[in-house]
Amino acid sequence: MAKKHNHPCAIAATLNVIGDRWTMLLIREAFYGTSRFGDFLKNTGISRNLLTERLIQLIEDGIFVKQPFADRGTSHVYELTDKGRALDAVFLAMSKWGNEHVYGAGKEPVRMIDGETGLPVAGLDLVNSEGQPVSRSKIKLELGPGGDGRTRNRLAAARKFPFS
Amino acid sequence: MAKKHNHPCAIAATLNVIGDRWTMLLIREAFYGTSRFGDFLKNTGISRNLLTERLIQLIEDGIFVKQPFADRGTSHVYELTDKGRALDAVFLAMSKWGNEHVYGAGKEPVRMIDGETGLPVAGLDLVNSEGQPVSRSKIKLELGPGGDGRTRNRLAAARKFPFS
DNA sequence: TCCTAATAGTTCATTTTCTGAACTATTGAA
DNA sequence: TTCAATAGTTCAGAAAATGAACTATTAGGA
Repeated sequence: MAKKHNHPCAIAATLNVIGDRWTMLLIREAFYGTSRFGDFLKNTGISRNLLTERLIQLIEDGIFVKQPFADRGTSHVYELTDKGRALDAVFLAMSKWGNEHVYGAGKEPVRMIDGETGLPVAGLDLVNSEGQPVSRSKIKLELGPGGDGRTRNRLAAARKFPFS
Repeated sequence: MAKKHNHPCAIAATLNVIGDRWTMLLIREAFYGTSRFGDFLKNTGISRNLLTERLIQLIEDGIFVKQPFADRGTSHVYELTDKGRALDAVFLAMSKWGNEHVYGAGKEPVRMIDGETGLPVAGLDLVNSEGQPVSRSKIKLELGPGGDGRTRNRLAAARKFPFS
């Protein structure tokens, strides 16, 4: 991928891993069960050499592991690690936004259903460390232990309640 | 931005809006309260001409609106629309993942706090349309009204319970 | 009125990345 | 030992990003 961001910021850090046109599509495929080079190629439309490059990078980043697969020819499987599977929240948030704000209600190509009740998945809600619901408008951003002077200045300049 | 994806898929549709190295950084800035061209420039490191291009695209995509601002010189403010603010779930999911899986516990540059209780924001949980919690391992993906034959085939090939 | 500073762009040469196609390597099976 | 499948590599051309210099518009002050 391109040159990396170097901000003390979790968004920038995440973009350094998934912040290009293809990576979240590869992650989507992995969540759908795709594991073979040729299937990633066919199901996303990425070019071969870029797929090679991205898979190498994603293995280095700890998102995929590559394992031999006894089938025919030179086969391997690419599987998500725990770190990769932890991107499910990003996947779900993007799915929900795309369905609601690009396709719109009644035009979703794929719907997420609660298998337990058959009801649609409707919300992605925040909870605090004791499991209590958190209102988005009450979130505060605070300097963390890994922050530096730049971070402090950015937060000082930021609004107190940035979220809808 | 680059050529657009053309899959009947909410992830692909979302990537067509935010799927490059810079856009989520601009959204982050907007959530932090940044609204001026020069501040986006300074706080992200994007180049001037690319910022111009991206802002035009994001206005076209309905993420920002541009408004005149009486200050000094030729000033404007760029503000998030409701559609743009709805990206907060993507922002929060990426923040959480970056903090947990790139920086790691105890090294987060910025922490999200529940302003109500002072406790850290810990989870991003799914609820169904009746507000009941949904387990990720119970999510099913179903063909939606906007899906086509390709979508149906993809879902048929996909695992039944793709999420962690 | 003219000058200056601030802001927001535009232009363009260079560098980097992506695309698409052809080619190579490795293995399993017939 | 040949063939087909899979997974890669190579490379030329196209597209996009970078970085720096330049332009345009406006507000305020001399």
